[in-house]
Amino acid sequence: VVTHSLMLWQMLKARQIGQAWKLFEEMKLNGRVPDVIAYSILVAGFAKAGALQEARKVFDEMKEKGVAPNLHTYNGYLDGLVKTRQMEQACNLFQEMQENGTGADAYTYTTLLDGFVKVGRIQEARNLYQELNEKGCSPDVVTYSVLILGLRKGGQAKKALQILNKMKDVGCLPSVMTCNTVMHSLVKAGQMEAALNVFNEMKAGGIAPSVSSFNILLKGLGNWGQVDDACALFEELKASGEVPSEITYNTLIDGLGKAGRTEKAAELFKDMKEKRLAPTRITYNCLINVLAKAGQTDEALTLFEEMKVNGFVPN
RNA sequence: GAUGACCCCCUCC
Repeated sequence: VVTHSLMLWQMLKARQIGQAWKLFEEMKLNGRVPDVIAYSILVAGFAKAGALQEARKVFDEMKEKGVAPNLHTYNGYLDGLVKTRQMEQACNLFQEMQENGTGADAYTYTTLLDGFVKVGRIQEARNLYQELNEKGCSPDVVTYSVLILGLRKGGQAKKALQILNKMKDVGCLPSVMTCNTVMHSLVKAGQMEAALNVFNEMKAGGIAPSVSSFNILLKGLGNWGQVDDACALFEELKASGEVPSEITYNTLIDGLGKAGRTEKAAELFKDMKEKRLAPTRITYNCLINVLAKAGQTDEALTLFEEMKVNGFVPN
């Protein structure tokens, strides 16, 4: 049974739903009796693959056969309901778990939280988060990340920062992406110092900033006209071993242009080409704007032609 | 041998 379970698990990870179903039938015909783990693998696997019907079937079958679903099984099925955005059903299942003594762990709460956050039911997500804490469940990295990523949409920079700080307090190491999300919110909210703070803390905490981290800050510094700081950060980026992307150049060119540093912007454009980074439509847009604003109409027109030659459609 | 997020984070208009 263990061997078969492993095979089922691998098939489901590869989303081979039909195959997994066949193997499951076969193993039963051969007289092997699936246990809780085997059933749970199937429920979770089908649920994750979006095959909720099969998950349901397996879930019912195990109950019929007298195999009691455990927390893993319920969590797997709950995930299926959440993935298909059936939040009412998910809540009912959660209720059932509490009533029949299965209980809930961090996985249960995080799965539900993720669902609420994804459908924009933030208040319910908050309540659930509170309940989780009251029940003495420890939120983990994933729980916190779900919250932070979920708060991304509504200008909730302060809140996101609070959660990030809490993560550090309890010793959860946030991922680079989670940090980036928070920095992005802060930059959008105009909280540049706070964003830089996060950046410094992540470095101090041993989390290596990615190109995107730099890009986010470059954009923020550009917005505030702090182009010298932006250039310094650009140097730091190159020194860090990360490779500047087209987006890095676009962002910096745009920032420099807005600050009236036309020559420096043009210089970067050259630098970009030397690095064999292909300018994008956005690069051209930025630089043309810069040149036009500086009254360098001829240069702007030249660039406009170059843009069309390279197959970009001006907007 | 089994369960959760991100992995379509960043740039012009």
